[in-house]
Amino acid sequence: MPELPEVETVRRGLQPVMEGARIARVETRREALRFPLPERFAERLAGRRILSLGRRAKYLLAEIEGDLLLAMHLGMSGSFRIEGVEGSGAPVAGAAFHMARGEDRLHDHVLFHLEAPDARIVFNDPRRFGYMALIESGARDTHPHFRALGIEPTGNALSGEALAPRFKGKAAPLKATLLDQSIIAGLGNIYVCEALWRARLSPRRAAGTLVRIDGRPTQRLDSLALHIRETIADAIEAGGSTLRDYRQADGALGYFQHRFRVYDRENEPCLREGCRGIVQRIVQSGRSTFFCPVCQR
DNA sequence: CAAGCGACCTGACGGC
DNA sequence: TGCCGTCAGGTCGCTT
Repeated sequence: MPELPEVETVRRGLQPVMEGARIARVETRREALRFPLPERFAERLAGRRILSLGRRAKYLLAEIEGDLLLAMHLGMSGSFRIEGVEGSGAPVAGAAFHMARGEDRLHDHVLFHLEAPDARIVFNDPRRFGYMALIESGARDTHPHFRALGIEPTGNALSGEALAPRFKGKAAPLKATLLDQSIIAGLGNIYVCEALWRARLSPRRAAGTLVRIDGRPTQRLDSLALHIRETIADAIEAGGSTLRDYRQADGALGYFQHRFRVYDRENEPCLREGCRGIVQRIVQSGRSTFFCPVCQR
């Protein structure tokens, strides 16, 4: 689930505790999540310091002392919680993403026992679509999970200019194209719907129609790139406010519903000023797409 | 090669 | 109340 903004929100929650801490030991309660845990996973991490906690697309990347990179993916239902840092063992809101329901110890799969600060970082994932990998620092860009990742939507690298060669001649619909992590890395089902709504583009439109014959981006492609960046930036900002909500309100919200303009709004009126359309739900490549057939063309 | 689809896994929810 | 079908934020790998 977690798309890029949620992963970034989790990163910001974990960073103050993890960065600079030493991993005293690692407790694994299963041998595999989506994939088997790396060989000698716990042993390779034990005793080492966490130098930084970063992110690439939907991956959390912990830089580990000794030229190791710990890559963590949340899949559909993964979350982290921090235990012990405030003394009582209570979860700390900042790191929780999906665990509004609290004490689901059943699906705690990996526990990082830290010292300085004395805390535990617990990875919980009911569906086990998440995974972890250990990568030699130098090998990041050749690793199968990272080699093919596309443009980050958080910075100014994402532009019509950059997208044009990837969109040119493409018959696939925009929905599928934006979900393709090798083109733009980090978008998921929700924010693709949201970005296309903002850009007033139909999810069914072929991606290639946004590129001119000479290979230059059309104005609509430039606009799409900007709307994607804004959508992601706004969602990251909303992540912050959701965390505050969570802290106060037992995590009842758990996601950013209050921000959605089209996602999950089937049969409700389009929220665009002056548009009288009704949001439709269709299925594209097996997943729900929400859009307004009146203003998205 | 691109595109589509089933598979992986659990839990929540709605209908009967 | 309980059973059954459907759906969910992702992505891998097989088939067309």
